[in-house]
Amino acid sequence: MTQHNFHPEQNHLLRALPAEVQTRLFPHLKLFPLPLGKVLYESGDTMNHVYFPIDSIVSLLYVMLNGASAEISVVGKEGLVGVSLFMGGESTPSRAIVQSAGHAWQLSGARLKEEFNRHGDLLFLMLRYTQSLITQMAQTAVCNRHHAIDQQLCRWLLLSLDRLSGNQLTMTQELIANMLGVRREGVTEAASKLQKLGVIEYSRGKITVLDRPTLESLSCECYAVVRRETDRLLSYPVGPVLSPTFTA
Amino acid sequence: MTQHNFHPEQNHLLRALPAEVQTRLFPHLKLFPLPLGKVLYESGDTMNHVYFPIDSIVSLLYVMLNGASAEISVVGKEGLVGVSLFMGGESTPSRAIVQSAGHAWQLSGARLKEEFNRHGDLLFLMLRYTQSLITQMAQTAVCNRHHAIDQQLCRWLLLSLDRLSGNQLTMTQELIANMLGVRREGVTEAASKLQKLGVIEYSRGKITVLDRPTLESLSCECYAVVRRETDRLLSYPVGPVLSPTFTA
DNA sequence: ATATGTCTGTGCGATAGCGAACATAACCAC
DNA sequence: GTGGTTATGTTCGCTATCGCACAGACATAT
Repeated sequence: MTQHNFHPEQNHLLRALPAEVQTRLFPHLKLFPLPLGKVLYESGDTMNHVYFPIDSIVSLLYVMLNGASAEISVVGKEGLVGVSLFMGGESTPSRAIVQSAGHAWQLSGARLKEEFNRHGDLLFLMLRYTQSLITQMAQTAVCNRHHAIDQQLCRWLLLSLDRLSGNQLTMTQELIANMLGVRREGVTEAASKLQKLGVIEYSRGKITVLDRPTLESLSCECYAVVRRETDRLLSYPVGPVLSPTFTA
Repeated sequence: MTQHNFHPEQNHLLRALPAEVQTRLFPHLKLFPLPLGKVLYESGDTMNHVYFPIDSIVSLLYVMLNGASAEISVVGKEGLVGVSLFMGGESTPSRAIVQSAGHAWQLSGARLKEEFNRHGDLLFLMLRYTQSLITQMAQTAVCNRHHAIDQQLCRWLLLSLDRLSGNQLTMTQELIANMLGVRREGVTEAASKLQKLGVIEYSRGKITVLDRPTLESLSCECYAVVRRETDRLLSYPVGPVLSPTFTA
């Protein structure tokens, strides 16, 4: 539990960077604790830092005027929070809120941009990651339109599990409902079905996945699409994304 | 109706580029007719070109395994089709389909990337535009979850109108239903309400907006959010997006 | 051990949207 | 014109989800 257990490379993006970039960047990273419910940025806030989660999950959550909410995408150890910093907008109309407590590496926007101006691997890697985020958002839109709560819960559990290690989540049904943008009772019903099937087990904010294969089979196709696309986009460690055409 | 009426600067992104970049890029643009229903790329296709619409609208449409569909975002004269080409993924799990016939300027991926490798204004402009697309997708996800068909139809009409000129759309209710991911009958009902209110007028695939202010007031907040954010992100003509921090 | 708050389960009636089947109405080709 | 096709309108029963209200179960502090 001491900070000595943490290392930048526990975040997949940081790990994927070539040694040269790591050497420049890592000294500027600050370990940052993320307690449950902490808001990393609010809708419209000008961002000053990006965060690379390690053992935490951060939700990008959209909150409507009437208070209703829906999750746009999830970020864990595979990604970073704050893409609009380098996309150029500096802010975005959603909230980044810690959904599963843990830690992240914090990097100042200025450092990030400095490295960006070298126009190298970091830029390309970030863009690719952003595309995987885009896929997640698109899929969320479709899923919200067409799939039943039961299926969406499965998708959500799987996405969250992938972003942590282990098979346990600390998460009340109320919170899940906020993320999915549905009633708490809807989640209760769906979860209790899964428990009866022996797929999950839960009690007072702790959810354990017992049978992941079945969970996958009960999920809508959305999980698989996001998973496959994320793997595709982020598997090649780094490599200048734009170059293939030029080597021809 | 001759091609002589078209000019690259009718597309807002192309217009926003500094003269120097325009000079390099414009000679490589090819005018490309976009008939209704034309598919610019299919889910998973490797893209070879990007398209800058002028007087057409292209929908990014997600089609599920069972054939149901939902629109992820809309692209018109303010944007371009094919962001995954420069985001690094080269493909994306959605279809780009022409929703309103017209024309676009076509540019080869290789040319685009060549200009990208100069790491200048084009890159930053494209990233900003991509962020506005992200906003649109996120908002679509929320809207799909929380808003009634009536409101969504208003949002959709407004978004589409903004991407064309004039107050008329050529679009059957069946097609709109595909975009919104709802039943055709649902659109019929919503549209007939609007017609009774004198907000729109339609007949066999032609829709005319008579009272835009009322249409805006009947729409959910989603239209305004997307509109505002798009304006914000793309109003600054070009300017190196990342630089402010460095000039300090 | 008791009290208090949090989490989960359940049971209503209400409703928006679905799926299917069918009716009308406009346009087009010949 | 006539007949065929495409677009729109209407109805009806069905289901998932909602909104609300409340009950039990568990956890923790005092």
